[in-house]
Amino acid sequence: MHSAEPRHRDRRRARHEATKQEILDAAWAMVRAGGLNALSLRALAHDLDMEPQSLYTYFPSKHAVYDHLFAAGNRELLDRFQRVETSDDPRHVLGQIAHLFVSFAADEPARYELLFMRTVPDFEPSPESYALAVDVVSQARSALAALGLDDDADFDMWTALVAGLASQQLANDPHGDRYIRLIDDAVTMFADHVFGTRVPRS
Amino acid sequence: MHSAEPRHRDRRRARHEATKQEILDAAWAMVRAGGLNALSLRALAHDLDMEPQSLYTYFPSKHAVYDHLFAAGNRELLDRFQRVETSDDPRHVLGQIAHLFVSFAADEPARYELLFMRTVPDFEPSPESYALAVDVVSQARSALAALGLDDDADFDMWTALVAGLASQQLANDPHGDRYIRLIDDAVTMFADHVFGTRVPRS
DNA sequence: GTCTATATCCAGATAGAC
DNA sequence: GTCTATCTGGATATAGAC
Repeated sequence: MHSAEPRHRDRRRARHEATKQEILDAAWAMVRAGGLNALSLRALAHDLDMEPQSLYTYFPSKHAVYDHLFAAGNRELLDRFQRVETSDDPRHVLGQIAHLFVSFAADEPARYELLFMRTVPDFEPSPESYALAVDVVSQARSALAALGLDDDADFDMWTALVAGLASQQLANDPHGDRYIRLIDDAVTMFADHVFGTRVPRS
Repeated sequence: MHSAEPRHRDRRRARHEATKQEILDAAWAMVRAGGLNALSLRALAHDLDMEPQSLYTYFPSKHAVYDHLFAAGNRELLDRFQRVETSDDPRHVLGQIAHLFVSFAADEPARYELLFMRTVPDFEPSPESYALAVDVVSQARSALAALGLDDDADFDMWTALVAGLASQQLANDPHGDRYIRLIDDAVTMFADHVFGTRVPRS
């Protein structure tokens, strides 16, 4: 497809993409350090030893930067989803999913905020990026369906439970594991509820 | 206590407090309309037909305004907590608490954001306001303890579940009741888990 | 592709006259 | 208690030289 292009074009393109990635890396570092709303093109340029205006060669707007972060976050999450091991024990699968999700949130709170809360004023993902977010939900939905949970209410309950653990972990114990430790118990609670009790407590 | 004060001082003080309240009302309206981070002193002054600088007669800083909103939100929540009816049925009490909490969130998302998420950069509540927030948690904790749930892990699981329903409601269906409808089922799930199953499903 | 220069607008906050 | 005037600094974005 690009074979007709002169070689120096390819090189320039590669350089362009490399710089773009450097900018995105610096952007991740910035939101990691100061929260999602701490992203500023001025500061970003300063970190990269360039003038703020030069960033516009790579991204047409600040929202475009957010959009790339949003897309990358969703791709990472999709990737982790595909590494879930299949198992005959539904509880084992649920446990993996919950762990993966809460870890994803705890690893990088800003990323979780970007993907699942609406905390950046006026930011709307582009259609392409949004499609990735839809994919994530589809993956989760079919993972539960594979366990026999194809009811919408069950799915919503599951996401609420897992999102609750994640958001409480971020809000109340960002550097600890207070809510992460509850995951297995939460899975038991949910599984008992939707599949029927196995081992009643007390 | 103030009986030695001249009457016009009282009147001036009352006028001062009234204006302060007008400012806070306008601030609520602003965050309600545009989100928590949409609060701006300039815009606030404009809405009240005054110059931005005049606001400093009433509040020493923007964070001080946030602090008053934070305190008022917690007072409102405490107030609702005290209206929970006692009952012999723990599930009934849990249901009331969950409803009250998720409704509190759904009624004014910005208020929920201010109280329970950390979305205003650099904002820390004052000690007096923070004490109110601590009161809220205490109230919730003792409400559960009164039902026999005095385990920290049970409390954390409960708050995660309720916070999850609230945050999903705000994020995915802000004007509907998709997650509010799950509350009773969530209470059943939780109660079955901590008290032992009553009526197993399937 | 990067720069200088600039446009435009916004923010929170302070000093001091009235 | 409210105003005018001002400070200081931030932001995103565009035009055009090199």
